[in-house]
Amino acid sequence: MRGETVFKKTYNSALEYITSLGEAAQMPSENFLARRLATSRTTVRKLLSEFKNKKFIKVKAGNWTIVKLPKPQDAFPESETVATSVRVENKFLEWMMLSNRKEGDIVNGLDLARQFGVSTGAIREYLNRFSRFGLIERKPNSSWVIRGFTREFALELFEVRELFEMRSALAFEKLTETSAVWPALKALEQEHKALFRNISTRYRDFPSLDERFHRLVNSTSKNRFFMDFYDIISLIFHYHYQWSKVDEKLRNKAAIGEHLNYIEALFSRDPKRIQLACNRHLNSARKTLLASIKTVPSSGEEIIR
Amino acid sequence: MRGETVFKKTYNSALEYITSLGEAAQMPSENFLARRLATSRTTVRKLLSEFKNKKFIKVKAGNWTIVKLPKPQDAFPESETVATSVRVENKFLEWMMLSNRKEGDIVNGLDLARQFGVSTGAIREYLNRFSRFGLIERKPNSSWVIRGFTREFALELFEVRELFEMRSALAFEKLTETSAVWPALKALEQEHKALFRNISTRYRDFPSLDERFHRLVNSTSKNRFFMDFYDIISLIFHYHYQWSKVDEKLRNKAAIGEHLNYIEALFSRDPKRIQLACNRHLNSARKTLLASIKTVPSSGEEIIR
DNA sequence: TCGTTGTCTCTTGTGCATAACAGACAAGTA
DNA sequence: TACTTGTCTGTTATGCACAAGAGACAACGA
Repeated sequence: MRGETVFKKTYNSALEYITSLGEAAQMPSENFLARRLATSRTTVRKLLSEFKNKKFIKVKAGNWTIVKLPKPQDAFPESETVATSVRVENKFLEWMMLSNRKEGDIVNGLDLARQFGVSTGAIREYLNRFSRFGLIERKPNSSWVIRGFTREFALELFEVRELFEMRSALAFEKLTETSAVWPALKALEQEHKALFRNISTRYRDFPSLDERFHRLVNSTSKNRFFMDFYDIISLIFHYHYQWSKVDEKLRNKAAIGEHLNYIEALFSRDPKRIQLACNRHLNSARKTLLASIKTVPSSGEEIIR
Repeated sequence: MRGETVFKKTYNSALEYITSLGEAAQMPSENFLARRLATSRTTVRKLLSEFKNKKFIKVKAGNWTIVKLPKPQDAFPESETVATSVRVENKFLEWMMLSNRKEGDIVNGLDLARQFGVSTGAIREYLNRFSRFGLIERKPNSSWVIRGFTREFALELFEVRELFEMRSALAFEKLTETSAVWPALKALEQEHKALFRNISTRYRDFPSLDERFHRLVNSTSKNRFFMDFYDIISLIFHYHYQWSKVDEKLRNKAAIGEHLNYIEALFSRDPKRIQLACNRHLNSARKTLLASIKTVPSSGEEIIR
């Protein structure tokens, strides 16, 4: 059966919500809650009946009313609210990226299932989805083979990234003045500047800003393949950032500078400038990634977190 | 349990094989057969024991010997030898492309399973794999939604195709004289010329030649993402060719001409010429595809095969 | 008329059982 | 030594059962 993760997550959100309403407040309708909590009414009803059991709500003057506010320990523990698929993703990537898998190694689904504490089905489903990232491949009638996060992979990844991003960046030239992209870009520019000022303490906030910036650039192309491809980049970078802590502050500072230069170029709408700024930034991003591949900790070594 | 498709397919191949050996011939070893039939020894042994049952082979002078040749009806019917996954793929694409699915339609997995005569698991697995083609999308906690084979999809597809193929084509300039690509290209050129001479009867052979040519061009980049992407193109074209029969002969003839021009440009290694020829061909390919989208038969109409 | 809740149906997610398949090992044979 | 086959173990594919979740419909009340 399903792990009830949807229910538990929703339940926790609902606890927060009724706390925010405060004691003696009247409960909103099921439909309202369903919309508010972004779930089905079925789940809402289940959670309401639980609230009745726990005596958080009672009928007063014909209406369901909050009579007791929940305590923090009434919530389900965080770990029970993450979907199996997410758990598998995290564990698999960790296994893949940090245990020094080599090209040609075979993925043993059964073994992974045991290791991760999930069913083989979950593993199979995940591997299928994950195969689109090009890090693993299926042997026709049998198992999965690792293609490895190698230097070649990184180079191929960046070749495509450059093609797509350059195309998108150059498209800024043709955007109308009224496009919603400009204010969004302006806002990101401000964020970059703010981050730059406090770089010494906040440098870890850069990855997420980085992703939002590049996604914005790519989104102007309105091409689903560009966006899909950025999922791969995100994934790689997300895990890359977790192990590559050398010079982190310095690298991020430099990258912010490049971004600001890049943003300025985009505002200028001058193709030459855009091309230059985009190129410069992507080149240094590639260099960073390649450098990290050499220093991926092998399975035996300690991993610095 | 599995559908025994591997066994049945191998069995049929083995029937052919022993027929080719002829009566009274001695059977080769299990290992040899396993290699020959590209399967495991387990499967070979299973099939040998079946041969014994059917009295195709008997021990003569201490060796297994062919004593009776199988008849055509001894083979399993073709339909039982195609893997479930292939059946699903074909049926699903037919359903998707020819029944006029609209953007936003919801895919009902259970219904498809019943329609196709397979388990829901097979459907789920296929949808997962198929999602990488960008024609369907998963709603977070629930079903699959169709994004549709629309004009936009075709345009986005071609934008990427052009980026990739142009990059690959221009890489020909830098290939060494000794690269294995040149003879392969030469051979394809000959095939094109031969097809051109007999275009009136053989025009249906073009699609497969087309695919081999473009895959060769893309392969020079040695970029897995380029190759993966060509899978999408192949799929679309494969099904596209099945319904778009208008002017087929004429279109293919024109395309061969463009290919020959393109090949010549590649041999010349002149970037300008390559760019021109590549562009010209891709433009007309796009035009063809776009034209066909307008004329996709809607679900009610008869489909011409 | 609009929004509410009770009830019901249908679909999807997950784990499990089991058959199909792959391949290792060892003993036997030429 | 090089090859065979018998035997065995381990992994993957597939169908199935069943609970979780989504959402339709209708009766009801303001």
